[in-house]
Formats: sequence, C-alpha cells, structure tokens
Amino acid sequence: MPALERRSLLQELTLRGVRITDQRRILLETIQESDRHLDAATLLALARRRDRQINRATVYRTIELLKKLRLIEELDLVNVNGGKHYLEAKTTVDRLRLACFKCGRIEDFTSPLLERWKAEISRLRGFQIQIVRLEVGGWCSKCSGGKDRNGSSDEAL
Amino acid sequence: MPALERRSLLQELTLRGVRITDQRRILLETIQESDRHLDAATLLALARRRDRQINRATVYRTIELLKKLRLIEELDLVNVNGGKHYLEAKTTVDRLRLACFKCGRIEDFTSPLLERWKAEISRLRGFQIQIVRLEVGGWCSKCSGGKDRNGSSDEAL
DNA sequence: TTAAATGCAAATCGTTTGCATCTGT
DNA sequence: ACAGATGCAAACGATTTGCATTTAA
Repeated sequence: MPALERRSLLQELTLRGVRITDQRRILLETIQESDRHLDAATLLALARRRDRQINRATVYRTIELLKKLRLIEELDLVNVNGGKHYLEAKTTVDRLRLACFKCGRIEDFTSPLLERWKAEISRLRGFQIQIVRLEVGGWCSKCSGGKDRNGSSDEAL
Repeated sequence: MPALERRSLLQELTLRGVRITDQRRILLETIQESDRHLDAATLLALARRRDRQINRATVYRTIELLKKLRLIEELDLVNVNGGKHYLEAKTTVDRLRLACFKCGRIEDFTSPLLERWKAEISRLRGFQIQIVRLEVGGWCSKCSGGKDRNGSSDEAL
C-alpha cells in the first residue's frame, strides 16, 4: 500500500513534478474542501467563486490528470442522477456507496470484507486492481420506512 | 429472493401486464441472446438486423422500462469506454466485473462473500438493496504479464 | 376505442478537441 | 525560451423530448 494518504493533492502534484498553475491550485483545493460527490459542473461553479475566469475545459483536463495519477476517484452512483460522474479525493480505505433511489442521499459503507475480497480477486484471477468501484442502489433506512418489501415497485429508480 | 430467474424478459413483461409490441419483442430477444455488455447503440444495430425500422428513441425508452422493472442491469464499467452504459439481463447471482484498462476485456467474478456482504449492509444500515454494481478496474492477468507492479504507471486509465 | 407506444427530428447534457494565446519553470 | 497549460468556441457522442401518427388490448 503506497503512502500517499496524508499529503494534499497539491503536495502530490508538486512531488511528481507536475506544473502548478493558479487554476489547478484552486481546483485541487475545491475538490479537497468539498463535501464529496462533486460533479464536473459543480466543481466548475465552486471554483469560479474563487476565480471567475476558470474554464470548463480546464476543469475536465484537470480531472483527467488527477484520474491518471490516481489521486481522485470517479463514481457513477448507479446512474441516480443521469450521465454525470462524481469525483472525490482518494482515501486510504475503499468504500462502498449506498445510493437511495427515493431521497437521493449517498451513504458510505466500509467493511473489512472488502480487503479480503480484493485479495481473493488478485489471487484467483491474477488481476492487478487499480480501481474499485462499489455502488449499491435501493432504499435507505429512512425511505424504506421499516416495512416496505423488496422489488415490488414500478416507481423507484 | 424472488423467483424471476427462469422466465424470459418477454414472459416477465406479459406477466406484469405490459403492452407487447413488435419492437419490444425484438429488443427483448436481442438483449437476451446477446453475449452481454451491450450498449444502447449496439442494441439498436443488432435489433435493426431483424427489423430495419426500429428507432433509437424506442431503444432508450425500452431500456428505461426494463430498468424500472429491474429486469436488466446497467453498468458503467469504470468508464473504460467513455460515457456509454452497458446492459444485460439480470441473473440470479450478483457478479463483480473486472475491466482491464489495457485490453478492455471484461471478466466476471462471483463470490459467496458477496451475499454475506449484502446481508451485512441490510442488517447494519437498514438499506433495502435493489441494485448492486461492483466494478473493478486494473490489469488482467494477461496484461499485467506477471511482474508489473501496482500504481506506477501514468499511462493506464 | 383509447391509452399507450412509436418514429422522427430537434434539443439537451456531459464531455472533448483544435487552435491561438499565455505562463510556470 | 519553450514545453506545457489555458480559454474559447465549436464539435462530439450519448441520451431525451415534443409532437403527430400508429397500434395493442
């Protein structure tokens, strides 16, 4: 496990000799300070609060850069909100996302099972895992009330 | 576990009182006979071999219908091939997809851990699981050769 | 008969690209 | 100085929509 957990995105980029521009600095900070589940359009909007000039293309190019360096993760969130992808700074431990089809809330879930699973996959398949994306869709505890049964609705999703 | 595994998509729709059109019949068969990992454009192309008239809009509307009824699953495959989503008829057992960033191949992986995990999530979070989407990106055994180490490339993804 | 499904074409949404200009190192 | 980053606007690919017409039940 590489030790890139405590450094900021900015530090990571600097360390890797990547050129730091004002725009990148702002985007990195915005991602890091965000409350997670940021899509590209929101990132652009937030970044523009700090620098009105920042361009959409720069946002996408920075996202691509950070993906390549594996400093951020990209989520699809079982397509709850259409085609867009969501970003977040990579953390030490992999997490599973629970997306509620009714209220749209995203919960995180971590489990020691996950590490065992990754090991099992690597061992059995010889697969070098770079990205793990685990997404569950359904009804959260609030929205399922306490009695609703599974799989009977034509409404959800 | 509901017993909707052995019926065809057509039977499922009929059973639920959904109107069956020629186009739907063709689309359902195409999905079912396909070798998996079908995107909307491919589905349209394949369906058109049977009926040159089938329209793109109908394809998307049918996909949406089947998603709502939870008869198909939609995958993003860690975005390996850009924005499109992939479809497949739902099967009894949930599977994890291993997408190779180098050769693009998709492998399936099943594990008894998965069922335990789902149970754990339901129990601990009170979450009613409708969809499980598990995607792993990395290098398959062929592409990782046998010695390539993890996380050192700026190339992949 | 009629609510629902289709075809068509245009619109929309997220993302990418070519190119001239600017900037970090 | 110059490779690399940016802004802009246009292009792109996937998906959605409005509306007039057709069709399954």
